[in-house]
Amino acid sequence: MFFIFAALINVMKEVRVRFAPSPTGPLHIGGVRTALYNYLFARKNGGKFLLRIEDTDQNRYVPGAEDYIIESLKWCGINFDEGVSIGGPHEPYRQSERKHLYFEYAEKLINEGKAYYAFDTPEELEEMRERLTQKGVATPQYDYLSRYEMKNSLVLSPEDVKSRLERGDPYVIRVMIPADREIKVDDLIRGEVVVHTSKLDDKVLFKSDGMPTYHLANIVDDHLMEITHVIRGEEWLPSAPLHVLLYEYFEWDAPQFAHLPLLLKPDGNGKLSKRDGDRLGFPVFPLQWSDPKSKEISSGYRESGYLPDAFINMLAMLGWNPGTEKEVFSMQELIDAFSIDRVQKHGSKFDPEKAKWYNHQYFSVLSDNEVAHLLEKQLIGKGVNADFGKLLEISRLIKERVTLIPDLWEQSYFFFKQPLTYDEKLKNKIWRPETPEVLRHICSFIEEQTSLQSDTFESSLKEYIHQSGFNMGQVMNTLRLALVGSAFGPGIAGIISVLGKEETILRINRLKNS
RNA sequence: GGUCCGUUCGUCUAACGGUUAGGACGCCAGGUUUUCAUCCUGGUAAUAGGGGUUCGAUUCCCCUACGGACUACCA
Repeated sequence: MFFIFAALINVMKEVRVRFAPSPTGPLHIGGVRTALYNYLFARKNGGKFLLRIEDTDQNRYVPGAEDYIIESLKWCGINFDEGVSIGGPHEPYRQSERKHLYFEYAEKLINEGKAYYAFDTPEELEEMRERLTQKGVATPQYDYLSRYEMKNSLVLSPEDVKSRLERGDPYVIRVMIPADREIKVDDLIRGEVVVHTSKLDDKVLFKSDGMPTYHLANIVDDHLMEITHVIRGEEWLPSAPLHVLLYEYFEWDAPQFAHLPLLLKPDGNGKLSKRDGDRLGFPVFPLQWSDPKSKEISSGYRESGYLPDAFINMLAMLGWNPGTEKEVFSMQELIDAFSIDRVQKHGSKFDPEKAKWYNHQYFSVLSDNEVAHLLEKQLIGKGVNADFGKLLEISRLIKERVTLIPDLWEQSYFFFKQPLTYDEKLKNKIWRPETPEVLRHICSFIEEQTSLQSDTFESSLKEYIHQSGFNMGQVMNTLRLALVGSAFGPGIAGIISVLGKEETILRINRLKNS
């Protein structure tokens, strides 16, 4: 009976998840994936997704990083319901602005004997580690063994502690980890993870600069913001037992945990880093980032010409799969299909080729109209004006030949510019003494046409070449040389149809006279 | 070093004890496109190793190996 009731409450409770990056630089695609899985989970369960900025480390703050994160999520179509920049019922969503509320929680723990003041200097901490290492201690750390040899409120007299605090001596607040207990972390992806407290250390909860550490801030905020599921990277798994213990210390219900596997570098081992992108030539960030200090520029998926939906689809499939053979998913389809228990346990090597494949897939299903708009934007960047109707025709001809947005220009520039040079290899291969004569005939044939509609025109052109006894390959390739300048591009009839009579004949004559 | 997590084709993965171990990317070959790309067809290729449990293990357990994360007054 109790269990049924408890389960019911659980079902009725609104799902609330958060993405909580720290603004220390651009968001890496692993971070985007974490945000995506949180988003999908929230939407799938009819819950809320919030964005919280964890900026408790003032030293690592990078200007522009927060805006970058917000813009990235926006580009990806990962919309949040509450958070920085849009507000919500639990404002503020930036931890630096919540600074005032953390101390009382740390103090409460001290009053209950679950935490303590520590006055050790960095040098003293270093000495302690040194000393323990000398003694052959396997894990030299501030813990249930070493804390009684340090300068903290557990060993100092109450008077001493009081006067140090009144004097304004720098101090931190450390959690007191029990000596001999097992902490169980129930993870949605990994099952039960058990850690003995003797392996944990008395982590700092509150820093001497008056800011909480991640460990304190994330527990307090997740509780206050009523977070039900903490979905985060695997790098947090080792500190999850501490977090579970803190929930227990505060007598709060702990959220469900799910620790996501990492994104690994395409070659070799280890987690994907910015360096891998530079080295292997693919973006590691959603948007281009220019470092405010070093001025160094890192490429982004958006600027490289990826479509956001394709990028998201690719990322979603790295470490999760629906259990079917379907691979192309819209965001809504991802939401419908998503479930946390189909998330992989192990890390995934990132595959830049697959990213391109996804983008190509998305291009081929885009409407002519959508492609034409993308092409139009490219042309504006090149200073080329063109009639939209013409762009539609061109889009239809080239969209299946395009992988990235810049390919639109690569595949279509010859529609807007006469070829200035001719591919020598192709020219040598097809040019014959009679070629100019043949071209003259082709020109007059084109001249006579009443319509250049590509479907009908193509067959009549071929018919004409065939009946005239010309070599089909030679004529077609020569036309290609005249119109495009080299051996690539869509079918000749389609090109002529877009170019029109006048321009086609102009280009043919230009080749003839070259 | 310690703690924790992990391990199916080169890569992403399916197979919740019984399959000729399936799909996708890549690669290779053929076809279509009288160009190039696309596209189509086919091919290549995997259960890390060793022990158990079981009539039967990719699947459950143990050990080994290998890989990864963490090990700050960073998140």
